[in-house]
Amino acid sequence: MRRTAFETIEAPDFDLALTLDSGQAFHWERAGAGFVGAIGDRAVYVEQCGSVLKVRDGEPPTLPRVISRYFSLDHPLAEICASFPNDPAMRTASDYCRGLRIIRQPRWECLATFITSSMKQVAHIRQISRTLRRRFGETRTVHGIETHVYPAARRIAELNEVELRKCALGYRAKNLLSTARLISRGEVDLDRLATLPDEELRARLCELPGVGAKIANCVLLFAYERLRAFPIDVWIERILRERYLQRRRKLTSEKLRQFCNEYFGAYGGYAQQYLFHHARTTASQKRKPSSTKPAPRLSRKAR
DNA sequence: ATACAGGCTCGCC
DNA sequence: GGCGAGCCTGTA
Repeated sequence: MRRTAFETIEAPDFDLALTLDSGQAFHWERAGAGFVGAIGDRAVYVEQCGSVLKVRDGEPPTLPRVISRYFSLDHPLAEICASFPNDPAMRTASDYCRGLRIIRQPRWECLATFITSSMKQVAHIRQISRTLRRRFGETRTVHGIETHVYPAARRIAELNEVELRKCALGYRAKNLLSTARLISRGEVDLDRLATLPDEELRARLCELPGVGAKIANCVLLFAYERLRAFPIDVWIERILRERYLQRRRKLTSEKLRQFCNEYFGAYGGYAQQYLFHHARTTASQKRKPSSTKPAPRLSRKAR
């Protein structure tokens, strides 16, 4: 029986590969000319041909609306970019990231993934996500390729710390487990939190084990459509210090937060993602710059 | 080999 | 209420 044909979706101002490689989601795999991954429970194949996406669901019918919503094809990208502050760093990043969109991820999956991301490089975050999915997530097939959905909170909740540590989570295992159990028991309802305003939502997320300001802001941005949320990680902090706040001393995290909120404005999350992705990808090309020291946060224990 | 990652959390001052 | 150290593990 012949496989169903692709559906197509109009996707102007969109760069699929760039978006999937920008460190928002960590499970999409290249498959031929496209990518295979899961959107919630659905296995999906997506391929970009110019301004059109060819898509296919593992269990037809294919639902273009699910896909266009996931990739936020409705975001007014021109308006968003026009809202950015007009400075050299922002212009460079903005040109470099044309077509990069902030995607809408399922809440638990996003929260869990970022809990496992702390102090990790992208390659390793991907690996942890893959291991958790393969061991504990349901299997799906699309485009002749197997993929796995992210395990639900209640599935994680019934594991123990030892099993999770075997997935290379290290100290993050305890945090993921505790948070999964809170959610599984219904003590926290991620969907209900969606009605809260930004500040309150952030505060509630920060109550979860393993969630601080940075991870909470990632979840606000990638799972709650709060496009003003501005996660500050080591990359962004470096950029802010080097390009925006050179001569300021005594930069507390509170002052950084304030500056970002005011300076980058209503679409700060987009600005952050562009700055972040530009810095991260161009830094790995240079490979040498001896002046690019990892910033003054390196006190390690000597042995 | 060894430093260091897209942090959070404590204990100390 | 700011600052530093410890926590795990894979990658460069």
